[in-house]
Amino acid sequence: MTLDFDPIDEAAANWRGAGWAAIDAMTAATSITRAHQILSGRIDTALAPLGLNFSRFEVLALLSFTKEGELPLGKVGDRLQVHPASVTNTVNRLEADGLVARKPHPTDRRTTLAVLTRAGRRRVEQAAVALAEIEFGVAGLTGDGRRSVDAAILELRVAAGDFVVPPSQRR
Amino acid sequence: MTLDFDPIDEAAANWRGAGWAAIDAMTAATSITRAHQILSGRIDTALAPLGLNFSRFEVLALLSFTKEGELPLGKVGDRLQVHPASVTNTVNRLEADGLVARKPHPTDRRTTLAVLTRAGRRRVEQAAVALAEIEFGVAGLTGDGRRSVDAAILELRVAAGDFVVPPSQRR
DNA sequence: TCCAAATACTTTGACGTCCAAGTATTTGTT
DNA sequence: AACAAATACTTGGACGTCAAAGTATTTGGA
Repeated sequence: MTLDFDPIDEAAANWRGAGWAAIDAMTAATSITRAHQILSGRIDTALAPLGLNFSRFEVLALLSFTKEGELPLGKVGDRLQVHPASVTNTVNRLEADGLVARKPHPTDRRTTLAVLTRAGRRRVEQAAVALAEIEFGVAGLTGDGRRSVDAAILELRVAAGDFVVPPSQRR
Repeated sequence: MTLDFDPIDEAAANWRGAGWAAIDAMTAATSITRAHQILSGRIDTALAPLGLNFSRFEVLALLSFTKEGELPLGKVGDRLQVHPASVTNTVNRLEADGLVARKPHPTDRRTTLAVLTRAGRRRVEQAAVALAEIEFGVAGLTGDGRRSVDAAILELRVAAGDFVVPPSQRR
């Protein structure tokens, strides 16, 4: 099922033939989509033996970086840029596996904290090793390729309003 | 909810602090993941009024490029690199909307052809215009950025075995 | 002080993806 | 010719994502 031509090149040629516009944008979008597909497949495969997927791992990692190993669910969503419902779902599973616990916020009763458990901390360390081993699925991208992807996508993220670059830090 | 710092930079700093490895790979993977999230959101929003999403659009576009406007479902999956079950699902929906029809293969009774209907052809043209208008969600990426993303991801796709570059065409 | 609006999370529902298993048909080998 | 293996698609199940609606609590202004 491996093709003997580049399907994206092929698509571009077809689009050109059909007289459709924005071909360079199309190829960029398709490339990114396919890259994501490749990465998430590799990453999920690497994490499966640990009972994790990338979302779950990201939550554990985020918690592990905090002083107390805990964070309100809302903050988790903001940082990871995922929908609140997804956070609820992810935390439910982590909780079911005993990697995280829910705890009421000490002063705001609307808020729930996700707390990393002992097992969660152990698991996230293992996962970090497993992911480093497969280079987060980007094996095949050279150092230059990684840097140029980062730089290009930074433009995209800023344009999408992911974050505001403080005037003092513009580069 | 817009952050005033780059969450990916922040993550990299945290990883460094934790002594975790493969940080450049992590940032590349995270960038690509986030880029995909931005694109697919924008693209699906643009296509929603037409009753399409990106997968459905891709199937229609692929069919529209063939001479007869038809292709076996298996070929569709190969070209778009998606699971056979996803093709079945996508074609089901397109069929329910009258944009595609299923037709038996003339000689191989295992095979089913997806055929573009008149309405499907019209719809895919509209969708192509709608997508060109939003530049496939990559507005924010400069021409250079698009080219460098394409080039970098090409390495990744080749390394992943998406296709084999025939010896005659290596560059 | 009171109450509408904002905030935080959960629930439900519509889709999308993949895997694994099941059915039908064709191929390739004895 | 016979039949195991391969191929093509569909089905069912596990998960993931998001949007919209619902519940609880806090905030901020009149």
